Amino acid sequence: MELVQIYECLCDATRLRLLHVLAQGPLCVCHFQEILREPQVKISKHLAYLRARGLVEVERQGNWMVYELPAKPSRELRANLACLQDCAAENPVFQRDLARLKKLAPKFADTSPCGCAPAAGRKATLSHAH
Amino acid sequence: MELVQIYECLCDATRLRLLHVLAQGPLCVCHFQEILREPQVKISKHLAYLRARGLVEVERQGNWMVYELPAKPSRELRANLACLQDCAAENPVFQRDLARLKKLAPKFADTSPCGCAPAAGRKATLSHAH
DNA sequence: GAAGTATATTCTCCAACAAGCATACGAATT
DNA sequence: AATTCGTATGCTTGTTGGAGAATATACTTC
Repeated sequence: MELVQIYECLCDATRLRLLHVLAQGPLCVCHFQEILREPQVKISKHLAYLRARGLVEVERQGNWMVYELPAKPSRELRANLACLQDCAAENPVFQRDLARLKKLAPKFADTSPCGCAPAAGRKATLSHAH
Repeated sequence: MELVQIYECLCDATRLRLLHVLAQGPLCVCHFQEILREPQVKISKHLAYLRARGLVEVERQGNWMVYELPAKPSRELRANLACLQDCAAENPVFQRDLARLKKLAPKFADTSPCGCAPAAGRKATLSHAH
């Protein structure tokens, strides 16, 4: 049952937070780090887990790996992601993540999806000041 | 996060089937056995798992243990159970279970919730012909 | 091509858990 | 009290998965 695979992805707090934030738009690993305040290994591994099961998709943009929700999610996935959004609405952890995301967002509002890589042929006005 | 516990309960096919069937009403272990066609140990253990995490409640009725969904489910649980029902609508496994349930249902339509134990002070017209 | 940056992978340790067998428990029946 | 029936629990084995440290990879920049 494919449904079980979806639930297996959802039964870890870190992955829930990743998916919840991803609903707002594509994001790269370093931004996830800032938003979740979790070490790189942890985030990267959980993203790999999600990717292996088709819950997220990736695209490389220079040094950055930009993750996003699948373009064509299955009916089951769509239903469950919606349910997650619903459940997260009252949860302080999810809301804190969202707040951090919004705080980060302006910095790359006019750049590429995740605000990391310069769009091809654009000035190198990276929002990354790491 | 309580939500994670819910998903942990949902990430096993047997438990999904149990919860899905339970949405139709209380049921005892032996009926689960007939509906899911799974061994008693397996069903009993998964029900214990669900019970320990508050996804189901139990009441003893004579020899039988009658399981049911919680009387007052949390917002998260309600949302996810609804989502499960939705996802199950197109799934052959879930639908087969439902068909078996309905086949069983008439046999105890006029008896106690699960059709097992005689209601207190009622004739011993058990539907159990095991 | 060397160094730096962002991310992925490998490895080890440990905990959770699924399945099945055997057995134990509680209630009803005899 | 012994038996039967419905159900639960303990045990063992194999698998999965999470965390973290160290290391590897891929791309970019100089």
